[in-house]
Amino acid sequence: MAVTGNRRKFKREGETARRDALIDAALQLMAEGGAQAATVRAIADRAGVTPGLIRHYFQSKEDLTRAAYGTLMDRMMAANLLVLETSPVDPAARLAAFVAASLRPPVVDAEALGLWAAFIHKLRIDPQIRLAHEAAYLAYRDRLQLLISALPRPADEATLRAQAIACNAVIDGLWLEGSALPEAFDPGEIPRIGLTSVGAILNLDLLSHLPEALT
Amino acid sequence: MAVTGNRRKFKREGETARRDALIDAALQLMAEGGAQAATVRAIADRAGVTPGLIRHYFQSKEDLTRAAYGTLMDRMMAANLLVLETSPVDPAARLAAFVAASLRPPVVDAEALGLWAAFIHKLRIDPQIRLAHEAAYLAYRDRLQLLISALPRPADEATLRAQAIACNAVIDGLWLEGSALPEAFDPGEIPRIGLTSVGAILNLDLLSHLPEALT
DNA sequence: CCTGCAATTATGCAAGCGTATAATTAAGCC
DNA sequence: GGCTTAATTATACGCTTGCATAATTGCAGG
Repeated sequence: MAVTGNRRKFKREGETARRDALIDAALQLMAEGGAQAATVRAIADRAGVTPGLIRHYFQSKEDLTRAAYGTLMDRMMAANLLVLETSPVDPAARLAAFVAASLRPPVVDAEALGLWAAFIHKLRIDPQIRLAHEAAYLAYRDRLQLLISALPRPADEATLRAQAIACNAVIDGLWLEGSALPEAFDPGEIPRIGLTSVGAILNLDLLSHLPEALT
Repeated sequence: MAVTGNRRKFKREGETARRDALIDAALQLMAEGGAQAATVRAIADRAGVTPGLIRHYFQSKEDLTRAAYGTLMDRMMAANLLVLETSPVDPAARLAAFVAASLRPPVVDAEALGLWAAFIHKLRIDPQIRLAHEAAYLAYRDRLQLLISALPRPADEATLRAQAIACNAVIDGLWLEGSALPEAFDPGEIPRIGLTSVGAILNLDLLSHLPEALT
């Protein structure tokens, strides 16, 4: 009889559960410490399994990374849709709610920024990741453009495109700065400036359409 | 007599020359492949020396990284100053030139974005790097605010601050998107939208103040 | 209950990492 | 022109990395 008991106990989970857990762990680690922090051992540890299991569910670490990026994009898109579902019908108020939601936690968040940065240079290298990123960016911008075009006023296609790009840029820039240097801004300042700026670009008042007060 | 000749020939350079070469190499590699690509061996290789020399000029790799970040910030600030030196005296034209310069290569550039992303998560960890980043960001924004306050019109301090943050955000956002997805925009579109948006936020026409045409 | 199989763990390996230290050599000085 | 010394190279060590493979074990179907 061989000496036993040293081997660690485990429970068998479904494939999807394990894949999700591993992807979650990878995203968390990348958010906290960049791509270099997401080693196979660290990922397995956080997911509560041993490193070997990663290769059982993913062909390689790169494969897991790609899957993680896809999941991340899906979640962000779903979050955006959710905001629109629970927002008012008045076009200006809808737009205001959408912008404000993009400029508050959990969207504006140091770890979210870290996660985004961790993937940046993979965009240039991995065509698969690049395509996913491009699609997600354009989807967000198109949604913004749709909200803008719903405003009660005339607008040609070219102007609409330029305005959507501009509004998207303000939001992205504020997201970036608010996430990187939270203490450099007063509370509520980021969404307030965001609404003011988008309003200025579109030539309308958005602040008054927001249900909540922004001190 | 020992067997000789295998040892590689070298020239003695001054300390500053070698330090600069090593910092340059580190920045290049980080820009291309992220922080993980900037290994001591890769850095030494690109700088044309052997890895041991790094530890002769820097206490550790982290020390080199910090020095590299400092150099990067210095260069960016110098570049901004240079733009202002060679720009017109009319306040609106000066602002337009400043904005346009920030939205064109070599500022808008995939590698510049990669470099920036590579440092992002170090901001959260290394207080020294964080301070340098904060200082550089505020310096840029203050310069922008100074340009805005020079415009011929009344403005209180609070409005000025909000407008500077907003304009900075548009610029950052466009820089980000233009660098990450260059082919998603028409040539000249990024600076043009930047000038239009900053103009909208400040309620003035900047496009007409630009010497060059933006198709 | 037990048997078979897939899920999971354990172990090991080659390569690459940052760092320490010793051996060499270019170049200024008298 | 040899001497000195700092700049540079060479080598080695311990650790971590991703990956491969073998050994176990939880669990469902008869």
